[in-house]
Amino acid sequence: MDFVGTALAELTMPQISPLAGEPIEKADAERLAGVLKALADPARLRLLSLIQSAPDGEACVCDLTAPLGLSQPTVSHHLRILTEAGLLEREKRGVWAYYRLVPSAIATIADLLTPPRKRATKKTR
Amino acid sequence: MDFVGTALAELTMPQISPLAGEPIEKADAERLAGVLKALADPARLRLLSLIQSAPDGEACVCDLTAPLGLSQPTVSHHLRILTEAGLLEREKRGVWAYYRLVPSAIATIADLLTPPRKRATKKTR
DNA sequence: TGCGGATATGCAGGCGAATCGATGCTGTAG
DNA sequence: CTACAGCATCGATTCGCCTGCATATCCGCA
Repeated sequence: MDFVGTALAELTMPQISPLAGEPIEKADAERLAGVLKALADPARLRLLSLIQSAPDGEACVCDLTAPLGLSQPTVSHHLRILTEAGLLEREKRGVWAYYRLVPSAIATIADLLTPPRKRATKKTR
Repeated sequence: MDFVGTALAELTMPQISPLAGEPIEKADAERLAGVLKALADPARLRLLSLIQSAPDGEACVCDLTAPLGLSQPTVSHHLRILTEAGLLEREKRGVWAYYRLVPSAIATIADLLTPPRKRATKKTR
């Protein structure tokens, strides 16, 4: 993986050109595909959903293994991928590791997919 | 794959619950992941982009192999996956097969990802 | 009817990913 | 200091997917 720790930056500060407009660059396609690939998994979608709907918008690994029916290492693995993609952020408090959604990360992805509106939050290069 | 020909219906008439709100169902997660998986590939993202930005919003296979640098069978394969996911529609005119974007398929996916607004297009069960 | 071009399909090699058990690491409690 | 609980990492296995080559199929044309 060369996404480790960088996918977030490329996401929240997207040099990635949206699907709209002119033909997408090969490099941009690979970056966007990389983030989408993190989303394109049932277990990870459910993880995001579970965390987002948790009491304080956060959850630790021990709360997530049971609902998913997956082993703890596997859940930890998925959380790692989501974090590296810039979708989750991790905070360790004591023995527990709490994960929460990165505020508008998913919304940013959605914006990259939809052509219609103009994204005013960036200078379009 | 049991998505063949059905993913479109489940997409444009989404019984799929969005990522927002309460924890997503396992079946819904798998359906959404299935569609996202079709998107999560550099070659397919570029295909969508190329077709979308083509003169009449449509393109045939022969126009797409060169820009991608992939073989004709491979391009045909990707177009098949996108079509089965409900993102593209195929129309055969003579010897050529023209592909075009399904009107609001991608926008529907984007809506499923973003929590904010309420989608009025469905009765929320 | 026979030929040639445009696509689709079958088959197979190779790489990446999902999963789990075992293990290591790090705080917390006693 | 020791024991234990919560997580991350490692190694191995299985599975799915991307790609190309070869081939089949379909259609228009002579």
